[in-house]
Amino acid sequence: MSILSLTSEERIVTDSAARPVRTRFAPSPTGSLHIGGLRTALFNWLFARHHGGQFILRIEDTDQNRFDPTALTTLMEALRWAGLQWDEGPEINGPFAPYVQSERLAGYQQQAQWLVDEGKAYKCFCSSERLKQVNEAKTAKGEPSGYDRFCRHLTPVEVAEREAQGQKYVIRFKMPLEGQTVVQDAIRGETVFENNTQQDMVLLKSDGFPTYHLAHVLDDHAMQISHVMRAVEWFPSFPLHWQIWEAFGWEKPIFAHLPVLLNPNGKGKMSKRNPPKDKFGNIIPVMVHDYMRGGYLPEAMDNFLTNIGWNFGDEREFFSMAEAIERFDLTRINPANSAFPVEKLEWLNGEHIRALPMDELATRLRDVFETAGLTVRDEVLRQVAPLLQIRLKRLTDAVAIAGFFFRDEFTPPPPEHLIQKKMDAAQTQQALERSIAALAALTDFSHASQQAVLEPLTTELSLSNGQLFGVLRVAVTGQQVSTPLFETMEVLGQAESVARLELAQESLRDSIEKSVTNS
RNA sequence: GGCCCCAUCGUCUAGCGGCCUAGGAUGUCACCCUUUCAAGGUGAAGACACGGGUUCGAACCCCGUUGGGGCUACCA
Repeated sequence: MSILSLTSEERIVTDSAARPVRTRFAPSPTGSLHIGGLRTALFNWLFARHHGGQFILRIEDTDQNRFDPTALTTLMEALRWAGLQWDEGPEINGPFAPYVQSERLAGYQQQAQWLVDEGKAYKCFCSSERLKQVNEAKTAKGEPSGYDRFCRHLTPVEVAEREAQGQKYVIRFKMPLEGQTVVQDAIRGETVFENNTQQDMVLLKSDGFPTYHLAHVLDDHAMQISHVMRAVEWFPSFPLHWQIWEAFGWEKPIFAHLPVLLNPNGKGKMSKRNPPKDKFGNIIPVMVHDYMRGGYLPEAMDNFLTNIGWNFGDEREFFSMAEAIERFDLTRINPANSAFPVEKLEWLNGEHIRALPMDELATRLRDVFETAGLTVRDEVLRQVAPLLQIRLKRLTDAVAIAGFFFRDEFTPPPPEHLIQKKMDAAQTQQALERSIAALAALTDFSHASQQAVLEPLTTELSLSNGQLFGVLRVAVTGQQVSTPLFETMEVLGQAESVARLELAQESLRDSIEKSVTNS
């Protein structure tokens, strides 16, 4: 029965009832994890968790030319950061180990040979030079490029001769020459490919390593993968894969090709080669590690990625992964590619920061401050975290807003920053003087008592709250943008606060004298 | 070029033939609150790509056009 003839509800039942749900994420370790890769992994993980199945991590390292020994570690680090724990795979192992393809070579070679023996694949001795020539000739004639299947027609004797001479060969799949391959995709339904537009793709390279095409089919079968959810980039080779499954005669998994993440401007897919830029011209990171370092919460990242191409079901956009697991399914996946909505990530990250329990936020902020080279005192951190919670879009913003709490030496603000809107130097000077007197006299330096003496001062000096408190806040923090005044002084303490105010007074006096001298 | 996929506000999306005068979110703008910055509150502008069908009725189904995207390796 065709998937298309089922209603979506029947399809869900089929999905889950057919066999135990086992999904996999199968990256090739060529560097840090791409943000699109994380999303693919996330969808696979969510689906497996929803159905109480297994999520497998498999490493597709069959390209020796792109081997990067540090990549695997980096990759696992990114997945773990995002909370995507795998049930089977590197470091965990499991019943189908090894989960690294370079350690499964013998199997691929055997199966490739089996296909050759069965007449479903053939050895190809063509050199890369000849392949190139064939391609050039075809393009020159305006034909689609591709291999001309020369070796498909070699006689057994000819093959034997070349092998005897020790000629290198690859194994190519014998794609049917006529007819159609009708593939089923859980998201797109049925697609018909004409076989005469297809290629005899390489299954086993001349170095004895399999290509993706061969390796993934073998492994998905061996590892009993029930659902293959991968990026749409694979869709064009889907008919090939379909035919390989048919050639082996195995039961196929259900396939779901996930839409690709496009640049925020919608032009082309997200790539590190051509890094996208936001409206200010800043580069938008493509690698998960940049987000890890950039002050983003994994909770926010997961939430954000889950919202692209999939929908929670009601109008909520802010949710936890536990909630997403309850609802995740294939039917609500949107087949259309989508631009990467960066501004939404900023917003969601802020929302998740605000949702964090205070001591959890403090813990994460400690990390951020320490990474910035600051020495964090617990007592201060505990008091500063609540001041930051509503002000952060990214954790790393904390350094600019509140880093001064953890710096030993204080850099006073330039005098011109002290003077607030519609004020002059003399008024500012007076405001500082009166405030110092009032604050120094306090025996209790709490938020409330500060307010009790400073608020009446505004009327006396004919200043607005914004003006008076602005002068003091800049004086005490050294910054124009900072945590609020009373809370800040409370953390700093009376002695330090007053000292800083006096410092401001001095610098202001100096600058007034200087300008008098100059004129 | 060839093959394939896709198409609702700038962007992410809801919508599965009548609940649509098209809903939400984000972003933008305005106002309120306010001790800077935020957060919060209120409001505004903003979309069914186009053309044909089918139907009593179409954002929704069909065809075409246009536009966008993916692929086009002994990479995955």
